[in-house]
Amino acid sequence: MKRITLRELAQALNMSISTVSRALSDHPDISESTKEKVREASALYNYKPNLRARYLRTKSSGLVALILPEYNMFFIPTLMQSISEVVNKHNYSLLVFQSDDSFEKELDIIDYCNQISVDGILLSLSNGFNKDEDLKELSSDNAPIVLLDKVLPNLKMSCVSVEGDEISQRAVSYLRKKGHKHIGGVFADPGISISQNRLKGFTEAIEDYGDLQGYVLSLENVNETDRELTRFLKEFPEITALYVMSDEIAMRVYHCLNKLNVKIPDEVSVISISDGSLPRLLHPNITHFYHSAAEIGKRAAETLFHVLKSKSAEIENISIECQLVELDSVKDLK
Amino acid sequence: MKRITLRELAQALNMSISTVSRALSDHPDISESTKEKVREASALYNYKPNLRARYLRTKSSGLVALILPEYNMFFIPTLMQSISEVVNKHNYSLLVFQSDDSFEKELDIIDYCNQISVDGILLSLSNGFNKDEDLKELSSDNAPIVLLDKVLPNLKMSCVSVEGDEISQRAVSYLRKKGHKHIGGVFADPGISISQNRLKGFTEAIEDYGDLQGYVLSLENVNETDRELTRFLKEFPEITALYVMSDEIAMRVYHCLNKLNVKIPDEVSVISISDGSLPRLLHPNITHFYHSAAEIGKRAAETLFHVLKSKSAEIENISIECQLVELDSVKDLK
DNA sequence: TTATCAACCGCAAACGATTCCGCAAACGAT
DNA sequence: ATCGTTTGCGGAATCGTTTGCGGTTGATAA
Repeated sequence: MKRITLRELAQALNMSISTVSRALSDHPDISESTKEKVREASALYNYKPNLRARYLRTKSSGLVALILPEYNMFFIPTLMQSISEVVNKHNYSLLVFQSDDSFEKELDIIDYCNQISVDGILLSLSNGFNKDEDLKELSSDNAPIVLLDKVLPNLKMSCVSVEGDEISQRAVSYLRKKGHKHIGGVFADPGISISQNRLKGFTEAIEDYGDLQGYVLSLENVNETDRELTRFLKEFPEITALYVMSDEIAMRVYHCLNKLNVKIPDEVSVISISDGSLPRLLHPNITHFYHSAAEIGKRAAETLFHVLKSKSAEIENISIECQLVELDSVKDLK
Repeated sequence: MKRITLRELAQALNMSISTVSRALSDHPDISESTKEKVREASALYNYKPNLRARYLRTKSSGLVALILPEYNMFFIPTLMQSISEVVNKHNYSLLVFQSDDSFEKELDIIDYCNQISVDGILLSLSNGFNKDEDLKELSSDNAPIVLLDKVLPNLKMSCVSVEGDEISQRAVSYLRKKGHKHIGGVFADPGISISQNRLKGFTEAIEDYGDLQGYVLSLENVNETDRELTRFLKEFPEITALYVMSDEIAMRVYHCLNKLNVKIPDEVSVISISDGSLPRLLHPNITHFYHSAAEIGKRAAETLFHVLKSKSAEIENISIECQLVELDSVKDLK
């Protein structure tokens, strides 16, 4: 059926455009009888307002952008799912962009977002990001930005992420309680702040306890996990437990251990950080610290809408807590 | 920096709005010297056209919507990645929506998309979908729709998907060549057309050969793979090979076999259909028919832009071919 | 009767761009 | 000198809404 405009609807009703407009938005100036007529005709002709035109008047585009470094399989789908729900609930639409982990591209995208006048931006920072000034400048006088997942807390923006270095400490503490003394930590690219944090927490925890021995494997490229981990385990055969900082790596660690025919958890225990799906898909199920991607997305989106609705420029810094989920990949040595 | 409008820019330049507009769009009516001045000022004041306003005149919103039943981890990220690239290359932006596999919601979303006047829609059909009429009606006089992945070819729309039942035949043929006589097929919800196709191809292939024995496991809910498959294998211990129709299921099949301590491929061989990442992440690496999610996304998006640019209403029906990738999960019994 | 005041509705100006016309100056040709 | 044509630019309508403001009714009070 052809879309009808407000003007045409008004003509059909023999009323003025403004009356029809007000009737549809339930304005008190309009009598109930008129409203009823308008509503009827509107339904009859299947009138739907042109939202783009409305946005031109009201200065609100109804668009929220999500900018991601990349689309990875473990985290992003759940994240998007939850963000999408919140965004649609508020009658906004979700735009997605990928920065390919390039800072330049990130700035371009943000600029473009402002050009198409999005109302708000959800941003997961690229690895290449460093110059805070640029971003701060961009945010002024433009669409508000909320950082999520990959954040830099010293920026003057709201951000939502999982808890930082404490989680590594909790992992080390847990493994120690289970009797593990020689613990390997497997981390992603040390260029990313999240790797840095978790690595830092790990080494600090090891040192604090005094009776532990820590070993660090930093993977510049996760695709080389197989080779690097094989070398690592050969070099340090005394390792009885691995602390793995992400699903992406955990998947590859399992692959490697299976290939090497190393029994989990009998020969090597594994503990990871995950949003919960992968640990139950691999055998044996991985004991992990559960952090909900859905929760991060939801909170970030809600924070953004809080800003959009209330116009409050108050900066929130939300940290999502992790929760230990004990499954089958850690052996009790005691 | 504050955003400036065309009017303000024109005032600053002491020219008319129309001149400035034309100069920026390189209209032949405008002299080179004027154009130069306008470009300079435009750069100086950082003028960016308001795309919403432009839309109202030109009727092109620069928005393309992608409607998905759900965000699954194996297929969607790659799909989105490729779609996103094509869309951005054309200077459009990508909106995403999820239909939660509900037909009602799907229609609502399509309607909403037309309301916010997207220029085109990429649609992966929900399972619940059946009434072709409704969709056909919707497509008339509105944004063009291209179906992808989950398609219904009899609809009067362009669609892009992986090849249908032939792939099951190729799989059966391959397993037979390797000496397997008792072959189990593991399929998802028979309500989905893609499951139906692959199941149909499978049973037909088995029958055609005559010397094979086929066994079918249809999973209403993939989360019950563990229980169902355990029962299945106990019931038919003669099965030497499993044909698995998706990554989602393959992952769970591996989990189950590992749990049952069944050796792959020595005791049971596995062949699957996949876009290639999972098979290399599980051990032993899964022999599979490679179908590129990226390819599907790319072709679908390109098809859509073909329609958008050329206004040709010609219907294309693109089928992506699969390619056998022999890895380590199928044993040669001969 | 007339002033007052709701209640109800329409006019017209935005929003920020594009684009159809028309108009003046310049120019070459007759 | 006159006429047509090109060149370069401005005026104003337009896209489909929202909304401030003013105007018309009819009822009520003075």
